[in-house]
Amino acid sequence: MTARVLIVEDEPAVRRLLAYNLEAAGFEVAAARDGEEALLQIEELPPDLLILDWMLPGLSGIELCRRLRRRPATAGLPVIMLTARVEESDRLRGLETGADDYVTKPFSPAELVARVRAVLRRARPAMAGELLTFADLRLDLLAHRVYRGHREVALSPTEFRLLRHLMENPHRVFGRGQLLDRVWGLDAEVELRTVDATIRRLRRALNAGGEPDLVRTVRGTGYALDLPEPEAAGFSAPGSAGR
Amino acid sequence: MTARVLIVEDEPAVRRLLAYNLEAAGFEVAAARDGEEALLQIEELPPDLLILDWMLPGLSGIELCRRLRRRPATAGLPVIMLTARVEESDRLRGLETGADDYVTKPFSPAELVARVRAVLRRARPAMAGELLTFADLRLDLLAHRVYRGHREVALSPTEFRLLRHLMENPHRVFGRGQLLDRVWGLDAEVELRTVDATIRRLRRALNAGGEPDLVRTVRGTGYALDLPEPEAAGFSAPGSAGR
DNA sequence: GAATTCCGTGACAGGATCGTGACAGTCAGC
DNA sequence: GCTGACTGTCACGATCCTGTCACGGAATTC
Repeated sequence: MTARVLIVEDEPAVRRLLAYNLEAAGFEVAAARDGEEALLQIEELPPDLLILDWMLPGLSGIELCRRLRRRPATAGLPVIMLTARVEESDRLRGLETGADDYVTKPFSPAELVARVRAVLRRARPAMAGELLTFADLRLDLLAHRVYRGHREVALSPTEFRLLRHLMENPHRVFGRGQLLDRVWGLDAEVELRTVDATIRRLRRALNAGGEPDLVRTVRGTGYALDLPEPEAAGFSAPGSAGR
Repeated sequence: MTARVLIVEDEPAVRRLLAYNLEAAGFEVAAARDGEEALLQIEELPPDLLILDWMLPGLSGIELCRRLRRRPATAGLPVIMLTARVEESDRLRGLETGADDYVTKPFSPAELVARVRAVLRRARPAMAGELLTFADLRLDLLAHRVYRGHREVALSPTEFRLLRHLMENPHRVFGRGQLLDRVWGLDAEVELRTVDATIRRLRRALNAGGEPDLVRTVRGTGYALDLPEPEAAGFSAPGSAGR
């Protein structure tokens, strides 16, 4: 289960930036333009975390936060405040109103995501779950779920362990024997080519939507999780191009 | 397996703050006041991660980072930069010099610890990354990839093993028999001239972009990986002739 | 300069390797 | 006990790899 983040921000540019980065990090994102809209969305489907702009038209961020804290249903909802100033006085006031953390604009996407994770980990340990990512692949260890882009991918236990191992060591090539040891276990008595079959099933599941294949076959050696080569034609000398 | 973190920071207050939080998070912490002291400590007992202040008396943080990157022993050492400014230009310059991440003061302890964990997790597998280089050739053993300059070169298994052997012993000439033993294996029953064919295929793949040939043929003896002789010298260059 | 040895080049056929689909045994849940 | 999912194995075919050969040019020796 991925965590739902609700962004409350009136500037479209900032809203898109936030949404883009949070989605890339594996969160489910919703957005609202002002406090009123936010309240409606929270009532309908409460998010797991709120990112709240300090200055909002109508109901201000700080006021919205205070209201949420008063209602039992939303009192525990984690809130990250977003402000343009670095002034310490604001910082303190923000934390007093019950924000869990504070990000100042301009912010780096990485920092923001790190803070979101940190806050979620504190508030909902189960939700922040260790998240492995590679390209548009996301693997949530705690929730035991895998996503390719926005599509959830259903994997069998063996496929899941195999993908997990590959995602924990991206780019690295593993021989069939190594994979048997590490994914199947040292005492597994299985044919080497069983790995091929499982790789195939994993590929089929991951690429079911027509996405590019992220599993690279290294002939004579093994498999690796890797970015596919962009098919470029016509530049280098022909003849060696194939392969 | 506790990771060792070396803090390089001249302000005692910040140093203590960092040390306190990292120790609380379970890391082994050492500290240095300036670049010189840091270099000494790194030489004595290399840490697993470096937290580096941007501004330092004497050797600046950015300069220290650059120096570390140049030495093979410390080239893979993860570095987190610490700066007072949020300016994007600094940020980019920091990442360009080879910092793995970037934290701006003032920072939250939780964020810092989260970043340290993240960088360590990312860097661990890469630290073992065996990388052979010769001239503009790079061979990544773990990823099982070969690059000539920026172009990736696709090699068959035998070509790959042959190139690997030559890159592990550059400048050295191997006879066909030696190569058969070491690349094909002691029990290979193959014609000597098979080596020629594979050398040829290797050359074609490596020079497909029109680059100079790095495989030197020593008539009557064998092959070696070597820099090509600069063309057209009036006198005979004696040095490399013998051997 | 001629004979000889050595190496580069292209082609080719057999073989190794991998993808693919199918199948049966096992196990858990109903 | 039945059903369905999961998994290990196998056979087949396509592709890629690789060892070998013949030829000709280049270097070396006499």
